[in-house]
Amino acid sequence: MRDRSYGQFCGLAHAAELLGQRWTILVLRDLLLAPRRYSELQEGLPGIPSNGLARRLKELEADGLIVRELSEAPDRSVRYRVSERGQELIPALDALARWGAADMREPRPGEVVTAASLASALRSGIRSSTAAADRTGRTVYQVRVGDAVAHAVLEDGVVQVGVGPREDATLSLEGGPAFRDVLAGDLELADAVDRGEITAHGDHGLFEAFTATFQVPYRNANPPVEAAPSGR
Amino acid sequence: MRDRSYGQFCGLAHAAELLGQRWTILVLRDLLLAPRRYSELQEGLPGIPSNGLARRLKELEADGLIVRELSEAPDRSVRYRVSERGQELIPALDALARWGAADMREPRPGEVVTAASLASALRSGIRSSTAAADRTGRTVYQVRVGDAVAHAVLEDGVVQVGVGPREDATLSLEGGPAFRDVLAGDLELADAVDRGEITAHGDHGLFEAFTATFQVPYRNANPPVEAAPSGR
DNA sequence: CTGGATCCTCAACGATACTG
DNA sequence: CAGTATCGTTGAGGATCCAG
Repeated sequence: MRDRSYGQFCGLAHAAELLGQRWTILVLRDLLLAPRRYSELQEGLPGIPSNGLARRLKELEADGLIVRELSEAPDRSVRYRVSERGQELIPALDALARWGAADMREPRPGEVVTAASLASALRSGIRSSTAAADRTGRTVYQVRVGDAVAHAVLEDGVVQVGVGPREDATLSLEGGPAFRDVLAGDLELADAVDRGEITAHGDHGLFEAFTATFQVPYRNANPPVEAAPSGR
Repeated sequence: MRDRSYGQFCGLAHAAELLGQRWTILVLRDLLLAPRRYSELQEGLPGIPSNGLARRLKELEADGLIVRELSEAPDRSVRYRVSERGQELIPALDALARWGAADMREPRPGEVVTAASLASALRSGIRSSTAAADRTGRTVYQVRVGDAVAHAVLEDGVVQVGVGPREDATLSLEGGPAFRDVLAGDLELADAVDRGEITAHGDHGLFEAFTATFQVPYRNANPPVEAAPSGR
């Protein structure tokens, strides 16, 4: 667009100016889960044009949402990581992810699951209150869908979500789209395992704890705030 | 784009597909505050091309986020309103609005404030807990910035935000960009009134209650959720 | 091999004019 | 009032090429 500004002094308009370009939100999603190199981003965002990624990264850096850093002498590789300002996006992106997940059922033809999409789904579904009430020990979940692996570590009521595997997983789950139904609360994890749609290794006694900690309800996931849709 | 899909089975990607087009979020912002006619939307979104608005409305209707309804026989006018699914966006858009507001200071040249941007700012700043603890009476705030007027009604701890004036305002405020500083907590409402930057009519005893109910903190407005930015 | 830059094409956006 | 029609501009998509 000639001028990406909306000409309004409005927080939402400003957010839309910064995040509204194609691929921007997914680049940030991946970077919010781990610092990434250019080629790692390309790998995690199948279909992104090479120059498109370069453009987005430059814009995001200019807007102060990410930082481009050169590694120390040994490899001299380039890494992108989110700035503090970028970190503050997490609650908003999680709210968007919950909303977007509400009308997903089956993957459409050709749709893939990436490590970042999986981890993002987990993080957006965290129920802090439930996690805080959880037992005081340490629990490590690992979730795998195809090649995509993500994990979550619960310790002292705090949940840390990340991409990639964890060798020390307390409960390791592997499955397909049935995960969506489990996260949505439409399917009991134990039932999914019984039906063979999800394979579990480790402490099967954590099935209920997993479901209690991660939930992306199918509808009305978000705390309601009242507006006046019929006002004037 | 050739195909607006991102090819990922991911709630955030799906949300980005639905909301990522230009003007889409602002159209929804306005419709989430009140049903609107085509010409009212044009008026509230200065600069939107006529055909662009028409395109967005058709897409939003096809995606099930808004409903196009013809009024009864008398006038035969067309009104757009958000669907239930669209309503569920409120928490996510409010979170985005808070994030976006965090690095706004002065309006950039040419930027305007509309009734919807004002009301949206108020709604995104609602502190439900504070509002719930408020007195049991009924309070009506009216806020005006230039031609833009919005209001909020507190009753039984529930806040309803809307566009347009309220004749029954308990406290009526009028001012300029100083409102941003008050909402951000950088400026006491009483001080702003003392300096003449904001004019108040009605019950001046509500100054503290207003600030306690509406806050869009400058930084770290959102409840922190932990991610693993350095994980792997 | 990583980290891009360049080029070309086409669909989305934008401005304006016009119509049922 | 509620849009269409037309047309020019620009950014996105995709392939290829280049430098360290």
